[in-house]
Amino acid sequence: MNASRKTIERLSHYRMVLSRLSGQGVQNIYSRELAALADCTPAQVRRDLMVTGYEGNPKHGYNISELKKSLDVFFDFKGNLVAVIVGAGSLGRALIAYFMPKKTMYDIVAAFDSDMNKTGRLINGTPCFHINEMVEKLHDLKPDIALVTVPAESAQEVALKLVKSGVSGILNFAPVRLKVPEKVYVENIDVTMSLEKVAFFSRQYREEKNNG
Amino acid sequence: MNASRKTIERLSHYRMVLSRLSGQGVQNIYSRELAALADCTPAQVRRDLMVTGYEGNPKHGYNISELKKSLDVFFDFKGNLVAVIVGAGSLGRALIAYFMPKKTMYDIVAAFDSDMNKTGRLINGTPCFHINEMVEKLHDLKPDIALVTVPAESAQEVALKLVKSGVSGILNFAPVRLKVPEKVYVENIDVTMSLEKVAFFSRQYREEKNNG
DNA sequence: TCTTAGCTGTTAATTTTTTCACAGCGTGAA
DNA sequence: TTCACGCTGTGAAAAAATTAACAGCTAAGA
Ligand SMILES: NC(=O)c1ccc[n+]([C@@H]2O[C@H](COP(=O)([O-])OP(=O)(O)OC[C@H]3O[C@@H](n4cnc5c(N)ncnc54)[C@H](O)[C@@H]3O)[C@@H](O)[C@H]2O)c1
Ligand SMILES: NC(=O)c1ccc[n+]([C@@H]2O[C@H](COP(=O)([O-])OP(=O)(O)OC[C@H]3O[C@@H](n4cnc5c(N)ncnc54)[C@H](O)[C@@H]3O)[C@@H](O)[C@H]2O)c1
Repeated sequence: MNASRKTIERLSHYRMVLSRLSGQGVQNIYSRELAALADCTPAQVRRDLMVTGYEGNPKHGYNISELKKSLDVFFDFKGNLVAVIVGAGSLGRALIAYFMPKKTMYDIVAAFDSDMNKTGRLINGTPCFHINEMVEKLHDLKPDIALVTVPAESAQEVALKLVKSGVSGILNFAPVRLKVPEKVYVENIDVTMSLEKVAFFSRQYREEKNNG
Repeated sequence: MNASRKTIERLSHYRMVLSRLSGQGVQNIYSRELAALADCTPAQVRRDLMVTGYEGNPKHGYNISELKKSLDVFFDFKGNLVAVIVGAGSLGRALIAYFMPKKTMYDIVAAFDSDMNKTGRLINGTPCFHINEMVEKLHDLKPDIALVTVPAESAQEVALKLVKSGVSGILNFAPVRLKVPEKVYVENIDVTMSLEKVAFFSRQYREEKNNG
């Protein structure tokens, strides 16, 4: 199964789009329609969907609920996925709040922080423990993945502890690249970097427009 | 100037790494050291830096403060960049708080929301106005870029208003792909998508490890 | 001064990703 | 039944990104 990261990103987005359409009662969709919604090309949609094994119908395109089911299987979406979050600061709390009502997919079962004011209580319904208890708690919780929302200078040590406790996937919001053993997957979300990209390309576009 | 998106991402990250090192008193760095910190290859570092025009020294590598200065010029970093944010929910407020102290680069000068409880006051020191006032305010503020943190179903209409008011760069956190005219740059940060990617690849890694 | 080790800048090769292009199919109309 | 339309699935081509390779340089030491 050789699906590239880009393909996985798009498949995930197709799934979100399909959920939305499904809720609206739409039943079928053509690759070009899905491409328009996902901001890519029809060929790309068809090629991406190849890896899921689901095949559409030349007359009606893809059956939305079937395709969604097939994507669920592909993402091995059986109910929910156990996650924890480290760092209950402003971003951490926003994420807890965001994923809390979505009982369907991702369950953030615990938060960890080093600040005594944040620990020993519920944060948006999720229990927050002290970082020193983390190794022990993770032993019981056995989370699949962890979200890291601590300051940059603490992210590496936190990642190390997580990996030692058996976590094999990390979504890291701190603007550092974590050093982890092979076979641990780290995905970075670096807001400042993205902002800088917007600044750079929007300026370039503006200049192109002005100069011709 | 043909710098790809990937290159711009990495350059932005190099800049952050260099700032950190600079603060620690490090003066020079080799491509392989920078590569280790930025999690890429030495060849990639050298190639990326080509577009900035800055040249290193074969004996001492790159002078950190000179290189940083050169990256600042490349990103056209003169003081700061004017930004606004639409949607003062939990994510929006976290972002305002995050960028507020960083007076150096990005200035979020105003927030907009449709919820009367959030408007007409300061949020983390940033004035929050009602969405209906946005077009008028943007006329005065003339922001370069906008952050969009409204629910998915409102993001498209918000984007349209922003573009009409002259915004040419958008950092969008809502899980929809915005339809904007050519020459408006949109960058998406889709947390759910990233989480799904982590879930997928970490599982794949685990399985590879178990099966041999 | 000359030599040398080890770096950079850059071209060329390779790999990855995207796009093209079209055979083949299912459907509905004649 | 036969035909034609317009879609999908996919091999092949093209484009983009990464990696390798190495000439050339720089400073330190003999
Ligand atoms: N807030 C944002 O919008 C935003 C945006 C982009 C990036 N980030 C990044 O996300 C991370 C968190 O940002 P934030 O704004 O939430 O910061 P914050 O200071 O509000 O929260 C950080 C939290 O981590 C806790 N912490 C610190 N060291 C810890 C440790 N060793 N173990 C456990 N917990 C520890 C702190 O007690 C605090 O609660 C930072 O790396 C930041 O760069 C945040
Ligand atoms: N909170 C998170 O951690 C998180 C994570 C991933 C993605 N997101 C995305 O970010 C967006 C915001 O998330 P949130 O958790 O902050 O939601 P939220 O409900 O807390 O905040 C949304 C805010 O937007 C305002 N709003 C709604 N419609 C508006 C309109 N038409 N014009 C102006 N303001 C309007 C609301 O009043 C509210 O204050 C959503 O699209 C969400 O999917 C959030």
